[in-house]
Amino acid sequence: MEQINELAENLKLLGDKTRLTILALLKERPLCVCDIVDILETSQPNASQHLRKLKSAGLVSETRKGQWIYYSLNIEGKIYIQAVLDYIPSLKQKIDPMKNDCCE
Amino acid sequence: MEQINELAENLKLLGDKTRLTILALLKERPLCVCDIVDILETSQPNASQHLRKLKSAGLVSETRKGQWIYYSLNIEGKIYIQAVLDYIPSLKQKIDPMKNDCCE
DNA sequence: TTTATATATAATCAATTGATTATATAATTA
DNA sequence: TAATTATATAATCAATTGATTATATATAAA
Repeated sequence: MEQINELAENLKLLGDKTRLTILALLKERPLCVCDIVDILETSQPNASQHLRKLKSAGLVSETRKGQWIYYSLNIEGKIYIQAVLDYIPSLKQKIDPMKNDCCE
Repeated sequence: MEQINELAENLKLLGDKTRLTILALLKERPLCVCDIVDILETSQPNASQHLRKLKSAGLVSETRKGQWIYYSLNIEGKIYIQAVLDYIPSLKQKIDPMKNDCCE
């Protein structure tokens, strides 16, 4: 039943509005923390803490680019997460307007 | 974003070991509460409360048969839940040994 | 109609969680 | 090097949650 425990842990992570939205955003493209903060209209520590949980579970990975840290989706082999994200309407329109507003 | 909220609520329900196991069991066949209690080796109120949450979310439905109440899976149209349950190895061997042990 | 069985509900409580506030670190720019 | 920007971490706190204990309801059997 170890399989179920691990699955439940991952699903618990998805079962939060903020984190689920972050994953849906990252489905479109990698984003830095300040992008996410702006889009979600939340505080920077709040975004960071949710990202940390997602990272601990291995669902996202990060790359630093100068002073920005970009997070991207890392869900290979987790078909059910893909199925969940496919269920969410694209948030592309939330991202595009910000292009170059924030970083770089 | 109402879509995401509802999805997160459902995923939060799946993000619990006990409830996820109940769903995986019901994937095999409908079960009464006493079946679930025996298989999970938990208390009757605990099973009942989890079943109530699943029922409130519309993920399971119930039918009374005499003094037993059978719960069954009700996830039509929720592809992501099917994907999650497909990810779990079958629990059939947990169910079969109990056949006719408990009810009726 | 009393007793037993199956299930639900309510109350309680400890543990977990999400958000906020404050502070620290790291990279960049002036 | 000082100031600024991006991000992380730590501490705090209210709210939520899962489990337990106790009790209620409903069906069936004696």
